[in-house]
Amino acid sequence: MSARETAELLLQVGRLVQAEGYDGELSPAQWMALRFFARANPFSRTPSAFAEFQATTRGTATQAIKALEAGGYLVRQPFKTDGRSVSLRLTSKGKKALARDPFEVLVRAMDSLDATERTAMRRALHQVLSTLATSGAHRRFGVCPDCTHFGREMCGNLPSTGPSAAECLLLGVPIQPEDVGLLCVHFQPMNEHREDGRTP
Amino acid sequence: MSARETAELLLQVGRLVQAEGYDGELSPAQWMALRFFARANPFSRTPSAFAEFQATTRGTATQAIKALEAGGYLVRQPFKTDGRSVSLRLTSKGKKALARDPFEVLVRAMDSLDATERTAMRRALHQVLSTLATSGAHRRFGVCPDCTHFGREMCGNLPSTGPSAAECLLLGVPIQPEDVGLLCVHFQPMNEHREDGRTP
DNA sequence: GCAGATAATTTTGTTTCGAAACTAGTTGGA
DNA sequence: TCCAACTAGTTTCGAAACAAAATTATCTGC
Repeated sequence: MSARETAELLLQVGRLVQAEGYDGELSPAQWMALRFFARANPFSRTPSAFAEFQATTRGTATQAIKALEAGGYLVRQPFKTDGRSVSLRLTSKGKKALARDPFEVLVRAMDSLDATERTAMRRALHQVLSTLATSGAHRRFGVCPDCTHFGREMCGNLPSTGPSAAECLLLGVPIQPEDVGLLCVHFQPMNEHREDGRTP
Repeated sequence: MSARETAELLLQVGRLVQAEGYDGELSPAQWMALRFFARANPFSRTPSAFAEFQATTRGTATQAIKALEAGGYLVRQPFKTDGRSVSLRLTSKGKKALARDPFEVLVRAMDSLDATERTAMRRALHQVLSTLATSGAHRRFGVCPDCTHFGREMCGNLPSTGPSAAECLLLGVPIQPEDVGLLCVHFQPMNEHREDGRTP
């Protein structure tokens, strides 16, 4: 009984925030795209990754991106390693627009909670997201420190490397310090296993 | 910093649940309408109330309702007291459909939380909703026990009345026991005041 | 009775969406 | 090398959702 009530509240908050998104210069879907490309790491700044994050189709994702590009909020850059992929990046106009994100009202509302409530909520939401992701065959997005593939080599043997070098064990590439906290498509939560053998 | 992260998780859950709504017999907006009319009290089963709940326009609300009526999920009944208003009610087909609500995955996900986490989350969501409602000029929906206008007369003087009779002090009408836990448009949270003089 | 407010609907044009078809680049065998 | 299967991204299409404005019917206060 309490579960249903809580779930309804959650849905209600989501709906309210989406309605806020209609004010202003961008549409709700476009705001989501702008937020995503601001928060995604270099591997993940692609239309496909955004489509998965958004739980929508690639076609729909392309349209939101096209609109943002036309408005000068995003610029595209082809990948060197794969001619099919493109990387989207926020322009300075895109970054400035984020400051006017209607979603900020939700951030402020979160700020009105005290710290213990907020962390309790964050942990609970994490678990809910995990449950939803497994039941709905969605991919979770997360950051390096929570990821199985994250390798941190302490105090490299060579003096030329810094005090600690981050690396993605899945892709075998180094990770820049500023990217460690960004969202990644290849995220694999620790202490959990995939049952469907989708591991690439 | 933690506030932004938590807010993003909240948004993500909302988006995921909305995407679930595309599977099945009804559209997301229609599911919302069906849920609302199942949970709203007799005063509040109107198109206008649903529009406010949904943070959308009355025109949009009418269209979702029209589709549900055409599908046999809802029936309309004009108010006796006001010829303009109509009351929507779920048919047995509508009630049966609710059991297949894709939103149930969220309820199950909530069930996976333990009781203390869930109540913490419910309280936090309540507060967030209040903050959002005041900042965005939206009306809050709530239930009688939390409402200023709720009057409960203990042990009525007349033996014909039950052990306790509920009443809405705003409208001056009695409230059936089964309606006390349903959502109401006229809800006014206790210990809070409206500053905008919108009290009717 | 009349002016103004309110409940609901209709209409119009825009945006969003999923689905499916399509292009182009990549990968892995034979 | 060649070709089939696959993948990233795009385009197109029709359906739905949406806001905004116009419309109708009803109610309320004066």
